[in-house]
Amino acid sequence: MYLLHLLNFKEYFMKFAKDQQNRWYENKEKILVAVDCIIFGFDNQTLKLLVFKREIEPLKGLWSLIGSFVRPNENANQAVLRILKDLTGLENIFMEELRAYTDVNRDPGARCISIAQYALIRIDKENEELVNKHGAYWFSIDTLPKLVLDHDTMVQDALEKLRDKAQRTPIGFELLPKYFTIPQIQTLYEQIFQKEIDTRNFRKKLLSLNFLKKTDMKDKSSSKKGAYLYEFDYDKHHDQDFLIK
Amino acid sequence: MYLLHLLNFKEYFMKFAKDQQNRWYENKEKILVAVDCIIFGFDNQTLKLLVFKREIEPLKGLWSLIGSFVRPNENANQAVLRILKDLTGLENIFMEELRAYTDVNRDPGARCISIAQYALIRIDKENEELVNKHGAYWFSIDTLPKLVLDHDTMVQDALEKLRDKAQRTPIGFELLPKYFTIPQIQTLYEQIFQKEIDTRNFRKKLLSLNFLKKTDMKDKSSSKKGAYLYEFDYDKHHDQDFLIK
DNA sequence: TCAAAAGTGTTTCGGGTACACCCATGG
DNA sequence: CCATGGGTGTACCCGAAACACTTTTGA
Repeated sequence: MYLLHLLNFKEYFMKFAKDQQNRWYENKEKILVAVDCIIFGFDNQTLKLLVFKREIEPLKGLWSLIGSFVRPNENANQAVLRILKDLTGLENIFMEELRAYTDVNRDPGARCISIAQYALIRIDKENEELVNKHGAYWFSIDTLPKLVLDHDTMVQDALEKLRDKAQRTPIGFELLPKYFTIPQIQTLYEQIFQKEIDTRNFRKKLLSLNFLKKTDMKDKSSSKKGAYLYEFDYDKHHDQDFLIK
Repeated sequence: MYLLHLLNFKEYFMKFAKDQQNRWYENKEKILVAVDCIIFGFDNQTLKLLVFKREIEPLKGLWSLIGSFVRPNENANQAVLRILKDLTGLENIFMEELRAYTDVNRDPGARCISIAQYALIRIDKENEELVNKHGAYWFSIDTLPKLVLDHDTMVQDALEKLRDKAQRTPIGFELLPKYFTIPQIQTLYEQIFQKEIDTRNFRKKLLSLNFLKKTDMKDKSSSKKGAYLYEFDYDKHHDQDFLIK
C-alpha cells in the first residue's frame, strides 16, 4: 500500500471521485462560511479597533466587525485581504487567523460559521478617510461599543492573542510608521498590555535585540528635545527571542 | 442608536431577517465544512498519532486523519467529540482548535474547508481495541506514514502547537494515567520536545510547581527500585507559569 | 529659566542550566 | 553482588526588575 503514495494522488483520487463522490459527499450539509476581521490600528496614542456601523437593515445602527462570506474561488486568507484592500486601500497587511466560531445559533439569520482573523495596520490620514467612506470608524480599545453577535468575544480573544504574540515576536512594527521613535514603541506596548513599562528596561531590551536602525532624524512633535527616529532592520531580525513584559 | 443595544437582539434581528435575509444571505455560496482530528496518545514509551486507514474507495489503503463533516445541529467542537466518542469510547477528552484549512483546492473531491483540532488521550488496552476495530492505528510520531491531502501539514502544525502549549501549561497530564511516575512524565516531555531533559532539573521544576500529590504506591514495572506514583492535584494548579524546556 | 519629554547605568534577585554520585532492589 | 533505573544538591550565569538623575530645547 505504500506504493500508492508514489502515484499521482490527484489523478488517482479523481478517477474514483467521479463515480463515487456522491457516496462520500452526498447529503452532506453545506454551510455559509464567513470571515470576520478584527483590525487593530495605532495612531501613536492609543490602540484602536476598526468597527463598522451598519447603515442598512437588518441591524441598522449597530456596530459590527467587518466581514464577508468566503467566495467559491478564494480561501479565508484571500477573503480577508480582499476586504482590507477595499476598505483601506492597503495591501501586504499583517494578518493571522484567530479561530473559527462555529456555534449553531451564533447568527440568528442563518447557520453560518465565521473564521475570525486579526490584522494590524498603521492609521494614517489617507486610510482613515477611505475607511470612513465605508461607514467604518476607529474606536479606542478601552471604549469599544457593544458589537453584534459574538463579535465582542472575538475582539477579546484577539486581544489576548495579540498580547501573547507581542510578547514573543516583534509584532508591533506592523502598527508603526516607517520611521518611529522608541517612546512611540513603548506607548504602543503600554497600550497593548494596558500597563506602564519602565523606560530604561524597555529601551535596553529593545536595543539589545539589534534590529533597529538609528537614523539621524529627530521627531520633535511630542517634545522640545526631540526623539531619534529609528527604522526596522529586517535583515537583522531572525525571529530571536523577544520577551517583553 | 445605543438604545438599540438594549432591545432583545434576536427578536429585532428576526423581524428584519424574515423580509430581508435574502438580500443579505442570498447567492452566497455554501461550503462543505469538515473537522479533522489530530489525536495524540502516549503509551508510556512514545508519543503517537492516531491515523485511519481507508478501506473503501476512493483513497483505499491510504492513511488519513480521522474527520467528519460538521452537521447542521452541531458546532465544530461537538463534531470532534462525536468522532472521539465513536472511535475510542472516551468522553471528556482534551481538545483544542488548531486552525482552519481553507484553500480552494485542498480537497480535489469538492470545495471543502477543514477546521483541524488536536486532542490528547491516554492509550490503554480498551480504547486500543476499539480503535483498531474502526480501522485506526497508533503510529509513533517519528515514523508517520504519508497522509492524504494536507493532513501532513496539519500534523506538523499540531505538533508545534502542542510543544508551545506544553511549555506554558501542564498539558501532559491528559496523556498520562491517573497515577504516574516522574520518570514517565519526563519521558513524555522528552517525546514531545524530541530531546533529552536533565533528570534533576526536570524533577526540581516539576515538584516546585506544587500540583503533584505523592502517593505511597510504587510502580516497579520499569525498575527494581520502583518509582513513586503521583497524581495530579487539580486544586493546586491555578494556571501558574509552567516553563519547561 | 523652566517645564516636559528624552535618554542613560547599576545593583539585586531568581530561575535556568550544568553537572556526578548514592540508593534500593530483584535477579 | 551487581546491574538497572530512581532519586538527590550545589555552583554559576544570565536576564528581568527595580530604581533616579542629567540632557535638551522651545516657549
